[in-house]
Amino acid sequence: MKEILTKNLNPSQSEAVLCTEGPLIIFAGAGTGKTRVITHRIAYLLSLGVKPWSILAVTFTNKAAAEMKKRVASLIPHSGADVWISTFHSFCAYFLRVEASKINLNPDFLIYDFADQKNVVKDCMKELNIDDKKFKISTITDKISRAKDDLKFPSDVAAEAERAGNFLGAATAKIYELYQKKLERAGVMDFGDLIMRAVSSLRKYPELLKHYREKYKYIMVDEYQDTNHAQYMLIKLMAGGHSNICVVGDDDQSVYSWRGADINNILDFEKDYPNAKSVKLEQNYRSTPKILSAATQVVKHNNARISKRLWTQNPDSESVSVLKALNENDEAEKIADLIYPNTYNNKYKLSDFAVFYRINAQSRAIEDAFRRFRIPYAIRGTLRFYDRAEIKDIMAYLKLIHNPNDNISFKRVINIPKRGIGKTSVETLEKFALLKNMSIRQAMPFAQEAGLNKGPIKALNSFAQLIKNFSGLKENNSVKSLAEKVIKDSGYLEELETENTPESKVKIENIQELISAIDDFERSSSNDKSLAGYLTQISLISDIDSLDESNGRVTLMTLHLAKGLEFDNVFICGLEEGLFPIGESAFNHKELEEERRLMYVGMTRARKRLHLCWSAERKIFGKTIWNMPSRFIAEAGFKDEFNETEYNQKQSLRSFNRKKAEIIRGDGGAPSDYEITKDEPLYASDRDSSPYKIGTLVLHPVFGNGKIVEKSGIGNDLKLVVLFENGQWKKLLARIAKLTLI
DNA sequence: TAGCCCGGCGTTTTT
DNA sequence: CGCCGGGCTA
Repeated sequence: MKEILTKNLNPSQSEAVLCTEGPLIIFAGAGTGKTRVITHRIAYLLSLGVKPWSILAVTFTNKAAAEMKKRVASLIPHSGADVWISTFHSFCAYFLRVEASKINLNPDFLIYDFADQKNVVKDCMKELNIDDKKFKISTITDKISRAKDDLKFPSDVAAEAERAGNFLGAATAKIYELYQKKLERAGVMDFGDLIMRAVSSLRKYPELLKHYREKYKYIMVDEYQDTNHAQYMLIKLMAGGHSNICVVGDDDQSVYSWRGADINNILDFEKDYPNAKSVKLEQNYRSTPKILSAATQVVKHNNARISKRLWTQNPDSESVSVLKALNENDEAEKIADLIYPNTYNNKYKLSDFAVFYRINAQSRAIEDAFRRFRIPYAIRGTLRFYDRAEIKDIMAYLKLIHNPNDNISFKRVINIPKRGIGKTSVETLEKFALLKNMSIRQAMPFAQEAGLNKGPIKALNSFAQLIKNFSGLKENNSVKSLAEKVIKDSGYLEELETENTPESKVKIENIQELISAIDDFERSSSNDKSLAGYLTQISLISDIDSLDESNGRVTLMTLHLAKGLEFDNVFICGLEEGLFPIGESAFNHKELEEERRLMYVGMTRARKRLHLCWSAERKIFGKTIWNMPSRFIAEAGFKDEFNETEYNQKQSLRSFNRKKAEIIRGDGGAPSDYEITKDEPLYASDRDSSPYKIGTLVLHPVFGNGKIVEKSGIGNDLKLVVLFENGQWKKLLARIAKLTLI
């Protein structure tokens, strides 16, 4: 076995594979064969006689989990398939369901997605009389999700808000509390709950923790840089006994902090597990040296990173270039010009090209140009199959059949197709239900008492009968035939057929696709074929459109979605200050570094050619803007694109406008803590006269030489984050730490 | 109740 | 520039 491994792997790869005991961190640079290492490591463990069911490997996406499973199974045909490889969320969902009785939980819970969450928050705000113009629903949803990522209960959020005198936080806490009650009452969990509940259960029940520590003797985590605090804690708890924990990741590819990911989990791993071994994978097998060097140069501008030296043996060629355009249409046409197959004498297929952009709105100009040039393209990630309205409608019917008390699903389908039950009727009934502490479904028989009109009452009764009939069918019918009955008996299909528009035809096709997906699900032997089993699986697998759609097409997508993929030819477009780095991120150290990592991710997707595109003028959201080329172009080594003097002029203008905007915005209302933290670096750097600036080199009596990489607060409260030569990080209070400037 | 119009708003979104 | 949600009217 060892021989096979070493034959397949380079020295650092095999070093990582052979290190099986104790904590191990693998820094896997872009294109360095990360998946190969993980799968070989699992195979090696199995070859040592480790039982497959005592290995746990967690990833973030179903795609990654499936890929890993496949590769492990092909490396070790007999037992490879028995290794538990799954996403964090499906692992936790499984855990919670299996242990439900021990942790006082109803195992029949369903999972709410983002749209459901927003609906619940909306209901909560209405109920609490909180104006949704004052606090945006998405802001609150986000705050609640972040709180769960951080393992914070409503009381924690409330206490924090109180301490900081923060209105938004206080509102969030109140809403969060009610939100949680509603979720519990409906017997559902959101994504954050899955992880948080698993962690709190392991904490609360020591014997359970002990059991899992013994069960999974070897734990591996992929994309560790993307873990949030709750996920970090979950792993830390489970690995607590044996410490056979292996994490793989790349701090330079951490681009999801806005979703709760904490880059410090990877940066601090060696602090967390003091006897940890660290292996760096630095040989890149993907890109040309020029691409690799350009990408490295960019990311080198970041301070918050572990230093590494990527190299490659790949042959070089003229592989990175800058494309300057007059406006967004010109940019798109120039890209189209370069892609047009004749340009490359059919050297490449269309699927060898990808266009990345920072925001989805940029795709329009590119799509228009591609249509004019007749270049087939596929956009990835805009609207997922399970996010389509017609699919969500049918799913809501199924969810309601599973759980009649699911108010969100109830409200979704009560008047779809139209049956004469309008907004006011539903609202009145809901208020009544709330008053009587019932679900809306339970309140239906009391429609008259609630004060509804005759018409709606009649419609309501027949709707109640409809759902009752469906519920009666759920025991003796497959999910597929249940779904078929739903679309027929509800009149949903009929309404679409009568509509008979191109749109309605597509919807019908999608519904047919859903039915066949359900059929596939039921034919696959390993699944729990109950309605609940199906609904859970769907909530956790909202897989993006089938892969073959990108065959024979150029791929268009956001930079975030590009992570993990690779293409021969890559265009990164919209490389302009204000768009990429986006918005005000250039004024915030942390945000700028994340933008830079995103740039790094985009660049390292390219195998053969990389085009960096920027446009002097751009119309976005109906407004024309004139931007400077992105600093990232200069950082990649194309200095002539970037005029420093001009940039500085614009920057001071920007910060001036920004402050002006704040003054205008200042309505004396509640200060939002979001804005305060965002503003901090700008104010701090503008106002304070302290000698501590970001980038300043300092000497600490204990830790030695270091560099200031972050600062917050002013005066006595000035806090500095210093990265020391030994790679350690310290957060220091400037007035206490005895720092000398060097 | 349903359909229309107007105004506000717009970064990224693995589960 | 387009989308979505809220409010108004038939």
